[in-house]
Amino acid sequence: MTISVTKFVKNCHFGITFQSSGHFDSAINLMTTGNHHIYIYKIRVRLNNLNLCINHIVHLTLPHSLFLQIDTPSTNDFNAILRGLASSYQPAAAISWFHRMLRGSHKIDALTCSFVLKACARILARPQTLQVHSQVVRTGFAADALLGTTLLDVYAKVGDLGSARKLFDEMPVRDIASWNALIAGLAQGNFASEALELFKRMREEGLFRPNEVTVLGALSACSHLGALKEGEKIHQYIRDEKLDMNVIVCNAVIDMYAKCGFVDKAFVVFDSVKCKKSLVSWNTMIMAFAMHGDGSKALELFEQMGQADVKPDKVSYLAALCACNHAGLVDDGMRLFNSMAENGVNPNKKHYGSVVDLLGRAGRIQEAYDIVKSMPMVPDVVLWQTLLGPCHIYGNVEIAEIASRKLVEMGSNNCGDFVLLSNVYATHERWKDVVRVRDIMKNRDVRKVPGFSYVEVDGAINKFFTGDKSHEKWREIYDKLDEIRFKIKEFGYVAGTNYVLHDIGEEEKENALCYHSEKLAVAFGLISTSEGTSIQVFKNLRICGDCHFVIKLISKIYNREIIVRDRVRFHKFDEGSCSCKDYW
DNA sequence: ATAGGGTTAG
Repeated sequence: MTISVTKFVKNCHFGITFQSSGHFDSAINLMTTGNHHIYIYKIRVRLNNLNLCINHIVHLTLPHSLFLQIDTPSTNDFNAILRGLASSYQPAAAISWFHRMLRGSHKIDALTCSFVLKACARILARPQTLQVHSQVVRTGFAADALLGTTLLDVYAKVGDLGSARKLFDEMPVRDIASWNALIAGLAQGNFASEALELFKRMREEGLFRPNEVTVLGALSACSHLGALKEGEKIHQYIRDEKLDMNVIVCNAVIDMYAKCGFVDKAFVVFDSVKCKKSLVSWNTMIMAFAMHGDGSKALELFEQMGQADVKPDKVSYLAALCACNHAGLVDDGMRLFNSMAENGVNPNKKHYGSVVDLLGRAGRIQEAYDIVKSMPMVPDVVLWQTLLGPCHIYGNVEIAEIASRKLVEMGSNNCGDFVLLSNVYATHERWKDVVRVRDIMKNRDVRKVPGFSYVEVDGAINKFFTGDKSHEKWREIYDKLDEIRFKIKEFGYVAGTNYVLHDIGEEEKENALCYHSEKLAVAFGLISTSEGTSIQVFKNLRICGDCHFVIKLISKIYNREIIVRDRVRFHKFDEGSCSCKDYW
């Protein structure tokens, strides 16, 4: 057997080929002999017509051993090892090599910084990013456009959007990648509306034409916001500019339509993509059906992907399981879960979480707890929360207490956890325990999560926080809420079904109706949209039982279709009923 | 010779 290894330079389709009979290692040795400069960029192995890209293997094993043989390593040699470590699985090692360079007064250049920054991004290390930044300023590389964009990107990835933005504003030279890095960074870092604004500014300034990467960032922002009008415009732009030959862009379009509440449109795009569908395309579409509660279509697609010779991965299974959860397909879900291992996908924590959720919602709480006990990994906060959730609905005090104790031990300061336990006690009229839980909350200074929701009206996105009065129409909105409260009282609704929750947020007591962000958004929708149009609300947290009930009533009284997307799925309220079978 | 921006996830 002959093995040939070709050394490629980035973006080149030709290179130097080294051949050896038998071993891969000897071919590699052949290639590096007499060449202490380790700048192997991309290596392809040709093995009986099979092309394998193995650059990461080389980075992992080769540079380190060879590096140690060099007596006086040059900056290039250091860069080579940093590059290898940063792009493999040893980012921390890359950072420590960088410090070794600084201590040993080795000369660093812009590339050195670029590679360490990549490592910082991988382990989300903000303090280290700051260190490198100051080094960059000290060495005078701050004017380097490429390095500037890398810094910007890393700041965004480690969650420091303020610094990323500042860097962008102060950049002497900006190119399309700088814009893209900030747009994508803002979109991913919970500043989706800022990302869209920047995208609009880029188009207005007209210095750069948005490319594939730009529209990905912008689409991702639309998905987060549920901004359909903006998303449609971007989709049109993509078609005009023929950017839809890129699968990744198509996937983002599918996801955008799905997250904006239009599964049908998502499916049309999925069904008619001109390029070859990727694994992610299938996963995105399955997840879309799952979010919309269409379990059978999701499972059908899951079957089809196997027939299309696309092997399901852990995300595919998660999406399919999620579909079962939202459609109440307990048996299908369990069958799927049990068949994972034999199909080469080992269930991870999220898969276990999904099954616990599935059994819990079906009222099989003991079985769910048995799964938690039997799983090979340590249950995390999310898992205990998943188990605690249904205990309230099915009144299982025993397991609720176990889960809550775990949550308290793990230092959870999430008000929702306490509220759930308190509600379990309340349904059993154990008032002393209710008071006890409330005291714990006070003593622990439990962090209240500020909920927020969006509603898009005429292409403009309106954001509401709980109890928000910053909106220009806030008086009208609160008047509308008063009217709603009056009308639903006539329907026999008593504010405070979820009285324990209201008691905890003191100011919310009587006026619980007014303070929830999604109710503000719905009220604004009633004011601002014409009759007959659907109101779409996007909520950052999970919609609670009380709100669910109230919105159902609003849809009935005002005869309006209201769609609320929370973190998990879509709830379509129409004529007083909701499409979802499950209920929190 | 070598560097920056990208989709799905209870």
